[in-house]
Amino acid sequence: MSQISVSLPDGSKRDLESGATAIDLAKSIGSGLAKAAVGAVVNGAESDLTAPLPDGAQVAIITAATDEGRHLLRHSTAHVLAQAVVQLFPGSKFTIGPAIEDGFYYDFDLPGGKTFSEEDLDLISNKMREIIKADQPFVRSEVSVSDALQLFADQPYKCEIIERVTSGGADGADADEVGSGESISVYRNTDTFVDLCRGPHVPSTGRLGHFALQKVAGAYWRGSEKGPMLQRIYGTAWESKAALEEHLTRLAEAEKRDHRRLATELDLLSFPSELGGGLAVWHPKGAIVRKLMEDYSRARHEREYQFVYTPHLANANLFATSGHLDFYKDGMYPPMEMDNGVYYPKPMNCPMHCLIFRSRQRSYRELPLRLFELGTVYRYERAGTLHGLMRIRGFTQDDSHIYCTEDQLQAEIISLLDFIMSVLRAFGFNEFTANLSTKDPNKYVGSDSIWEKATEALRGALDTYGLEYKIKEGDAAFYGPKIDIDVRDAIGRKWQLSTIQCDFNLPDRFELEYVGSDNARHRPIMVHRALFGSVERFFGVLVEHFAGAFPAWLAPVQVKVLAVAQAHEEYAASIVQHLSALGFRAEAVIADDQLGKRIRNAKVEKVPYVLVVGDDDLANGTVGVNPRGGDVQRDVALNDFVNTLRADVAEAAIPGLSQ
RNA sequence: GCCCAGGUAGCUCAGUCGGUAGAGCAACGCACUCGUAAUGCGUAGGUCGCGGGUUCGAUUCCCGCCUUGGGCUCCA
Repeated sequence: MSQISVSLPDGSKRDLESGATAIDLAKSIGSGLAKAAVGAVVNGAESDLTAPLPDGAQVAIITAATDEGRHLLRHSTAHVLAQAVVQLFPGSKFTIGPAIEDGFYYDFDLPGGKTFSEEDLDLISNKMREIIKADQPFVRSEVSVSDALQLFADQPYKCEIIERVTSGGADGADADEVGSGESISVYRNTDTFVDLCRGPHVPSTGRLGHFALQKVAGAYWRGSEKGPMLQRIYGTAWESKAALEEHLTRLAEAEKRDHRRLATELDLLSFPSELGGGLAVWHPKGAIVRKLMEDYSRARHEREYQFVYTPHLANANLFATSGHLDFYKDGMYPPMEMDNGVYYPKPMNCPMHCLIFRSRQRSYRELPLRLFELGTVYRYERAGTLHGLMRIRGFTQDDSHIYCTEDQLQAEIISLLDFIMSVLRAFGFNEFTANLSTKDPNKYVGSDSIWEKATEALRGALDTYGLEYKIKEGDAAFYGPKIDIDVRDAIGRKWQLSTIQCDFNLPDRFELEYVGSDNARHRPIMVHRALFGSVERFFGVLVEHFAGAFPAWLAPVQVKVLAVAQAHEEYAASIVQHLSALGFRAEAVIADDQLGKRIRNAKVEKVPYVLVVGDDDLANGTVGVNPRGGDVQRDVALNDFVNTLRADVAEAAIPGLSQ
């Protein structure tokens, strides 16, 4: 029997019998590896374990507990889901079912317009477990286009995919299904179930099993509102029971941190339906946190920026000039007819800042001119898109528009990045990544050269600053390239917060000019930038990041003072008074609940410091300190506690806001 | 806007196969005066989201609307 030789990622070589597969290779290396294997990378391309290896191939085994491995498990589990649905609901048309981050989905068109209910998920899960137990093989075959069309004759969506792929119109999702080659690859599980797929897949369904179906949702075919509405089932799948459970625990943890839930529990704010969708009222506890955030923001802008204020309404002419009525009308609230014209609530602050810029002649000596405003804007978000504070219809941007010369741009961006990171760090974020969005060649204003120059300035700034970034080709708005900054929160989720956007459009539309040192008029570049983005959304992110336990400098109540018995209440009140006089937010608890209950209540409110005072404290001028997340200390001198508190609060290092 | 699931006391939820409702927590009152995460007893609290229909009778069934949540789409 002839031999083949393959090389492994570590550079070593192995000899195998001709016709050997990746699973044979894995077995020859070790039974543990064979057991963990779910796929292989052969000569750089993902491949089935059961595919014969070519002689001289570079082979890496994909194991289950890796990103690639999980992706493969999830994709295979999606096929099992499709088979289960087709079995349970005969006549179902199945469409696409990719792996996604942390899971997978599959979209179906059910006979007679049937929709899935939550109960159906159990039914489907059980059927999936049967399929997995049956250990059906995933058998790959490649067929001609005409054979494929015949094979899927009763599956119009599959036929549409095949036709698009073969006519060269495939996009990413289609390519996932069948690849983009000449022939069509399919995977067969049983005589009756075969699915279009590029693969690879696990060798058999028995390799799967640690999955959970999560929710039913509607989704448009091909993501188009004009297409039919399909029924989507979301699920997750993992390499082991433990990993699945860990994931589900993580989801539960995220749910516990949900800012809408915590906003109610901690009495921060509410969304009364009488107000209207996407609008919030801030209760005192939420408002104080917001005020502290805004105070901090203002303090940080004190030096380099000039504060401005602009109204909430503007005449339609302004938005005609800015172009918002052309490009952004769907996002704007309906107009109001008034005596001398038509007015709109502003969806953005930039047009008004441009009016300030051009209110008089500007000299190059004034640039960069940085106008700053906590500006409240109103946007008509579609009803289905509203989401707590994360997506609302009225919100406040920590908005600045910077007018500068082309030559100033890069230095400006570098210092902006530094400023942004510094502010975000003060709010407890330490992990940052950026996206650089570049020109969409089909939709842009301004010259190619200015785009190139600005994009290079942004890229250079990111490189100089040393921030990790990805380039999103073609993702910029039509008016200029941008940098978006993502942070990672305490449970590893990414949030897009800050943004820096160049604008070559508004300066033109408003005919902004400055007089240069050459005594000629020049057009400035405009940069939109926001650090929080939206104060409301940033607040929501903070609530989730801290799980409602705000750091001492932001906590609505920093100290609660509890008297052991009524006899100590006067002393408790005097401590509150003392702390308040020093500028801290302290409260005495006047309920006549038992001490343990009052402590519990304070803990549930996530107050950073609970002080308990009794006979000993009254006698000695001390307090018992029960810090959030720390151990109880008795007999602490009041001054010592004040110093601890002061140090804790000062950790945010607020310039200009020191106590 | 589209698909799905909800809307019952301040909050979290149970319930009624059609005969107008219940728990825990919270609130209030009384007693307990307590040294570090839930003392006991009691009181009050609801047009069961809104409007229509079917019915002797609707919170329950049907229709419409509003609203919330999960998705899709959207976010120049």
